[in-house]
Amino acid sequence: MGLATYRKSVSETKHAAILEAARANFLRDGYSRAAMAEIAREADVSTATLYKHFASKEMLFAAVVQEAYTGTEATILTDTPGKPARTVLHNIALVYARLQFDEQMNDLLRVVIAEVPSAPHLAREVYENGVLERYRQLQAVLDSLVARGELKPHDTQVSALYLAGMVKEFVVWPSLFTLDFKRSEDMDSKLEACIDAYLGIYAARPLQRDRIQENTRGT
Amino acid sequence: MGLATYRKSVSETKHAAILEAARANFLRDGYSRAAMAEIAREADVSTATLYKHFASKEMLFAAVVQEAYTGTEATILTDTPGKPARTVLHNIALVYARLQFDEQMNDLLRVVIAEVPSAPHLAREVYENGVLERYRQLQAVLDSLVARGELKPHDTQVSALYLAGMVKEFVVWPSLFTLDFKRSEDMDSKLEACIDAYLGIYAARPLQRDRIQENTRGT
Amino acid sequence: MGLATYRKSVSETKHAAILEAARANFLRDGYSRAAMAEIAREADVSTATLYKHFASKEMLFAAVVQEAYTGTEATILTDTPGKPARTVLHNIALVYARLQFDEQMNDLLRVVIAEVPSAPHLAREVYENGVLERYRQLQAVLDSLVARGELKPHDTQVSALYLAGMVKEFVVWPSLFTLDFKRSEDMDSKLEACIDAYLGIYAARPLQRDRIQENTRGT
Amino acid sequence: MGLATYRKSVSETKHAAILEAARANFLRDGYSRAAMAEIAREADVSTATLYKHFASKEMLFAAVVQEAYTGTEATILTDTPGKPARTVLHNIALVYARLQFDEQMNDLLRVVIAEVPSAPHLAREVYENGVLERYRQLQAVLDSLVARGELKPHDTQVSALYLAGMVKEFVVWPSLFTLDFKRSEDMDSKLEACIDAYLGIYAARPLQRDRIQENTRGT
DNA sequence: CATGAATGAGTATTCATTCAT
DNA sequence: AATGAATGAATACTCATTCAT
Repeated sequence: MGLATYRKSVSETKHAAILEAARANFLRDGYSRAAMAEIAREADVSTATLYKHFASKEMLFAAVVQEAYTGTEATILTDTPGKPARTVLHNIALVYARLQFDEQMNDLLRVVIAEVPSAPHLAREVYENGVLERYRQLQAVLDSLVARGELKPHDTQVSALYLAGMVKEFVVWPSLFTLDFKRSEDMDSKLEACIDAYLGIYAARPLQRDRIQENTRGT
Repeated sequence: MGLATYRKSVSETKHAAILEAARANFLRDGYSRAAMAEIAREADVSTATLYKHFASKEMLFAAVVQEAYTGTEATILTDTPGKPARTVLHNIALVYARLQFDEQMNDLLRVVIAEVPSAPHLAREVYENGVLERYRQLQAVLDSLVARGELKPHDTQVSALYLAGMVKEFVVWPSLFTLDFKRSEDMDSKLEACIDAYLGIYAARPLQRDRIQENTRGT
Repeated sequence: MGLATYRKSVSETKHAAILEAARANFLRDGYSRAAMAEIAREADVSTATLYKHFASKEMLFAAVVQEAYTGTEATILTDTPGKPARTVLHNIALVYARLQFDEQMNDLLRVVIAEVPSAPHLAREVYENGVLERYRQLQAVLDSLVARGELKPHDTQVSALYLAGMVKEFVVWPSLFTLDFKRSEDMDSKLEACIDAYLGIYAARPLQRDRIQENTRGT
Repeated sequence: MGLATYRKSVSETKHAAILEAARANFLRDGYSRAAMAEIAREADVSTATLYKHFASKEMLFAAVVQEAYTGTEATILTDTPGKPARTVLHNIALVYARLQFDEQMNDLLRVVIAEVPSAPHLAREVYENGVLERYRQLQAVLDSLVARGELKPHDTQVSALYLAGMVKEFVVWPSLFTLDFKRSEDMDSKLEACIDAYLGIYAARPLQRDRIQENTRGT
């Protein structure tokens, strides 16, 4: 038994190493240009071993994508009872930005989008379980804020999209077009401005005028 | 002379046929999977002729992208003096939607994004001359609306991004993840709702309450 | 008639231009890497015109080679009655060196040698009409020198080869291995030493001892 | 271990097979006309395997050339103490002739010379490590003969070139222009005549007159 | 007669995947 | 179970030569 468990742990270690190397390669070079031999080399296994763990390049890519969205399905964007809407939404935006930048979700998105013609099912899955899931979580937060009287009652499903759209404009969109696009210095203030704009429509109580003013002439 | 013009017209015909075939192939299969031989076959020319017209696959792709954005640089999104902000912005959204869907700009964007790792310069160019240009045009419209007293004075550079972000959420984003994503039936009403939300913040005169209500329970 | 002669002269001009461009290309790049299109471009004619003048690449190459050896078949290496053997042979060596270096015969030789596998007949022709012809001329000079009593009676056919072999060692051999091998500063003294060595065997009167000594510790 | 050694031996076998096929192809067709696919086919491996062993056509060619000159760098031309100069030099000439003809060095030289425009470094290497090395070995033999009193003291560096030049005239030069030039029947007597001519200048004791006479009327 | 656009056969090189040990 | 050598199909690109005008 000891031998069996040892083998199993070795196998799991290799499995993880392959996934990690694959992720790095796919994100860096894109699907087509990433090479199985190189992934095997970086994972320090033979190509045959790689194929023992993942039956094809396509399945390896799917596994990389799955892994990125696994554990992420768990609720990430949550309300913080007692805090004002502005604070809650700001925190959520920061969590989202961290996810996209630091966890390289933007790069992953790019590669998934790139493979839509050849792997439409995968893209659909990412969209359903990644993108839409995030919308649902945001909507739940907004519903909670409405319930707490922080926001006016309204169609939160739509307004979640509005907020998401505005935030993505700064957090996701430029990343898709620029390799290694970094979180800029004034990202925070931009996100705050987004949220203030959003609250301009949906806040139960009007924001102080000066808040809006102060964000009026940014870049 | 007759000979020269004849040749020129034949050459231009082939040039166009190649570009068209290339565009179709790149959009359908993505850059890597598109094959020069297949493009030549579809354009009904030999590979050698193809290479006489475009020196490399990369340059052919660049030409396809350029063509898509040439003539498009010309101002497309414009103010319509005398019309209310709501009408103007709605029209603009429709023009934008037509561009993205009917002119297959969404598919083009997807392929360009896919090639960011291998052709960052091209993506940058598209971003600068395509995406940002559209922003500038929108901002000009907003400035005009402000000047006409339709919108409150505000930072139109930022608010253009907000509006663009909200609209993209319906027009661009799902398209990136879905091959042949079609303009849905209720696209128009969704766009109207976006604009109303935008006007909820920046309109000089508050919208009638019922307008906002009527868009409150769409999907 | 005036038109006919005009046309003829134009045609001859183009013929010459093609030959010149071809020569430059073949010598610079070798046969395989030289491109017909490039040759046509450099000769300022169309490829079709080029093919009107020379039916194939191979025949163009043959023409280039022929031209190089035409007019050269005419006696170049000659005796100068009244001059001592040493002077005559030295002059001959200089003529030969000029031919090989300045007329780029070395480069031509290299290309011809390169094409022995694909154009053995051409190489044979060059060997017969170029190399051997030079031997015959040299032998004639040696015979003349024997007749004048400058050299001992001996088998000049063989001794011509000896002298040629020694001279080539400095004039031809390094050129074959080095692109743009230039005539070195001390080429003259080396050639003189060769001739003195030759005369050491075949001179009717022994050379002064000091002559041989002075060349004893060169490079 | 068994596996590793097995693989190694298989790999080395293929490596050798590829080298042999490559050598045959390059010598037969020249560098440009030789085709990697054909080499692979003759070596009974796939093109991919060929590329696993040699990263490019250029490197494969370099390897073929290297192999021809490896082991050859070891001293081949040596003095034989106690033997007269004539015998020693004659033996050396025979060794050299065998090398050039039977080991196909002449064909190799031709291909290397052909590639001077495109691979000057390789030609230079062959010249330095092949041609010049042979000169150095010959000079060492001559020095030894001088030391033994067989030859007059003189500049052996120069006289080595003279001897080499004379011998090449029979052994190398015609080979460059003729595919499959065979060692002729009377090669031996021609080489002997060369050496006698050489000894006519540098021998410590004059050769018997009749020796020179007997070689006077060859072709 | 001159043109230059068009061709098709050919070449080096790559890579996902398999298999003998 | 793990290896890494081997594969074969695919692909971008080139070039001598021809042909309609």
